[in-house]
Amino acid sequence: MIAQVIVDVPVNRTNRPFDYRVPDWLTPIINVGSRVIVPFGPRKLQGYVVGILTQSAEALESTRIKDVEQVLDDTPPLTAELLKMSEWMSKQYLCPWVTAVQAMIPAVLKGKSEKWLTATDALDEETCGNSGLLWELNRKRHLPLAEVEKQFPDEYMLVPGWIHSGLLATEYQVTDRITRKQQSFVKCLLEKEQLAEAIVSLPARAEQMRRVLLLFAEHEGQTFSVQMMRDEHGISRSPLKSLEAKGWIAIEQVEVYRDPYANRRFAEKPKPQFTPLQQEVLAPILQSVQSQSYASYLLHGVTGSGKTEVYLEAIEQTLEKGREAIFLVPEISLTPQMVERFKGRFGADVAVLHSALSSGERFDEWRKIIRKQVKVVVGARSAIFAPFQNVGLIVIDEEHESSYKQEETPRYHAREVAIWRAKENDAVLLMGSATPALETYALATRGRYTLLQMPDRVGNRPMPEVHVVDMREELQAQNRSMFSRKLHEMIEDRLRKGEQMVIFLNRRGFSTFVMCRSCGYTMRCIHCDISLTYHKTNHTARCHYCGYTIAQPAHCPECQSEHIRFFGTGTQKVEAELAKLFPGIRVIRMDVDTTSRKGSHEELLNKFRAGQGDVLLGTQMIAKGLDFPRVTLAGIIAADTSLHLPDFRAAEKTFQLLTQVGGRAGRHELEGDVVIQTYTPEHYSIIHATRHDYPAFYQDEMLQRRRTGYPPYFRLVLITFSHEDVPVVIRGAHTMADYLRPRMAQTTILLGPVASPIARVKDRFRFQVMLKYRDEPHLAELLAQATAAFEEWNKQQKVLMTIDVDPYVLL
DNA sequence: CGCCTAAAATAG
DNA sequence: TATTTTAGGCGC
Repeated sequence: MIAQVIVDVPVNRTNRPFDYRVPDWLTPIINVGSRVIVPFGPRKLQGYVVGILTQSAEALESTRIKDVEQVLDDTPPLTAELLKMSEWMSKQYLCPWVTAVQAMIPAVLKGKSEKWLTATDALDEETCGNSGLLWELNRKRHLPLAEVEKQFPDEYMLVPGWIHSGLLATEYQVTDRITRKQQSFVKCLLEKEQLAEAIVSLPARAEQMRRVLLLFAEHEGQTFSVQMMRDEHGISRSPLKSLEAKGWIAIEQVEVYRDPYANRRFAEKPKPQFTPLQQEVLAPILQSVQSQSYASYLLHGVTGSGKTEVYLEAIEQTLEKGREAIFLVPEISLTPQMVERFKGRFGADVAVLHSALSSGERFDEWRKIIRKQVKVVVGARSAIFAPFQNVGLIVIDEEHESSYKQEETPRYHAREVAIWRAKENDAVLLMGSATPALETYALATRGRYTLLQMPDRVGNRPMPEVHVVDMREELQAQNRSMFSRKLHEMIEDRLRKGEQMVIFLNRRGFSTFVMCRSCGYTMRCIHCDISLTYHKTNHTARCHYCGYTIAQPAHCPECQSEHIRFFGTGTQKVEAELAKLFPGIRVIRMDVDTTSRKGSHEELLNKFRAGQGDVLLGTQMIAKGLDFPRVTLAGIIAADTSLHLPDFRAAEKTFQLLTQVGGRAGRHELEGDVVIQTYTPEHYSIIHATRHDYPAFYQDEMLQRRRTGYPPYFRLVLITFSHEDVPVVIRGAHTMADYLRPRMAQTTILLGPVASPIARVKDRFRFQVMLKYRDEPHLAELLAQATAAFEEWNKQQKVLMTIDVDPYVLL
């Protein structure tokens, strides 16, 4: 038997299966998808079985073939589907196959190959001499080399000599970080009558022992954890020991899952009556769930329209069909409230995966899935890889969120993977958003996804009234404060009424752009239609995409004002200003400084919910998913900061943020107001956000995208090169560009090579090439060939190249 | 000629 | 990626 194994060496040269002989004793447990240890060159490495050959094995065995050394798990961590998906990802995203595999399984399963020192038979007490290291090795027989270097730095240099003289040898060991939590459980060994007799026979003063036995008498056949006996019944360890000694009970170690929600009870929430709108959108979704064939939906519903209830119903019906469901949420909105909602509805059938879990907890949640002990997974991006065998539904909430794009290799987008997975399983894909990504909405209007609309809020609550304040007028009226008169007035009003507020600082724009404070003019690139970024060092304004640069003007080109300069502001500054203007105001500030500690995020929100603050002040993180009944005002200090980012999605992101923030106010009985402060009130993203008009925004933004040649009209590939020498990295970028140019379609545009916006990172200079294409059916193959050609050239250099398909961050 | 460092080759 | 092999540079 021959196993084809991909090994944990994530480079292109080794990105293919290697053949290994499977020794007879491993043939019963090895499988496609198994995690194995194999010798590779002089080392031992972890690898994954991607194929097994039983016939024509002899031919292959003639070559120099090595044996599989070990199979690491009883059941393979990779299902056939995941393996197939990883192969697709490696082609689609041009990453090593093994990298795609490792993205799918918990980090603790990634084994590390280590070099160890072992004592040979020649080493005994006599040969140890006065060496501390040799004595230690004589006792333990082997030690990790890294440990030796740390503990015996003086003797480390002597090691090669001892190896040469045959006292010591080196070997490799692959170790993973799997740990399993054990808990002690108590079981009664007595029959009913025996138990009664035993209770009577106990001496009067054996009070605790009696209580234990009575507990077993009361709950016949049940087992109790030692911890629970102690916490709830006040029974200490020693009476249990005594009972065990009598042979009446047994204390056993049982493996348990690490569950951060173990001690929480989740209230079962009754299913609500669906609104007519909800029923309307549910009908086709549920029909697809029933038919068990591929279907994809975009649920476009305003904030507060009750999308979550639609998701929950679709999931419930999927489970009733005997299939499994994956529910993806952006990391930020995977709050305890959300978890509560799912646990309340689906109880123990839910596994939760998010970044706040420890690696052990994450592993345990994952094991619940692969052991088929749960039917629903709620999680962030990587939950799309849940090892289910019969996925019937994939829901992507807040579909437009950029956190679905992974920014390291493999640079996948969870939405793309979800589409693949839904097709593969004849499953239903349901994406929901109040502000869909342009790419998604465009495909929905062209029929690739079925578009479902929920334009009204539940209970016909009105959308909040949006007030746009032109900050240029404030300046003219001698108001130099960061709060407009309107916002100032409304804050005072809410303070008087004892209602709560959310004040939002659009900190994305902290990277500085150049703007005229008098007329709102911002400097933009003449080629790319994006804002220029201010460069302090040489006082220039510069385009991040194409490299266009001009000197920072002293006067505004539009209105000649001198008030043209770079722009930015911080949460602490806002907090100080609030305290100054409204003495006694209670501000809960949420930013990197106040939320870095684990659990502090939640703590602050609870504080706000409990009414211990008048204002919740923060950046994006407060704009999503939060639902506070007493919030009646949402204020945005400077809407422009995200509008003028050097990013073709700047307008889209601004529209999304304004809509999300607006959605925070007036979700319940109290009606809400939204105040948007801006220097460019005439910008379409602000006008349409004010009117809650997504379709109008979509129309305007699509015109821009068509004009500038960005998605959805063109798709992008960003190729980034880095090297410590500028001339070398430039040559590398040109080598790649020169290979690609003659082989691309006529309609494909290759931009660059130009210096990357962040031109130097960790003392390496960065250049980039951007491909804009409309129709390149074989692009992945072309890029793979180009990569091979590049690597041929790169043999003498050490230029690093990364390829980002459909990039989000263009830095 | 031997020793050291750096680049190149290789991994089943 | 980590390791071994090979090549070449340099002092004596």
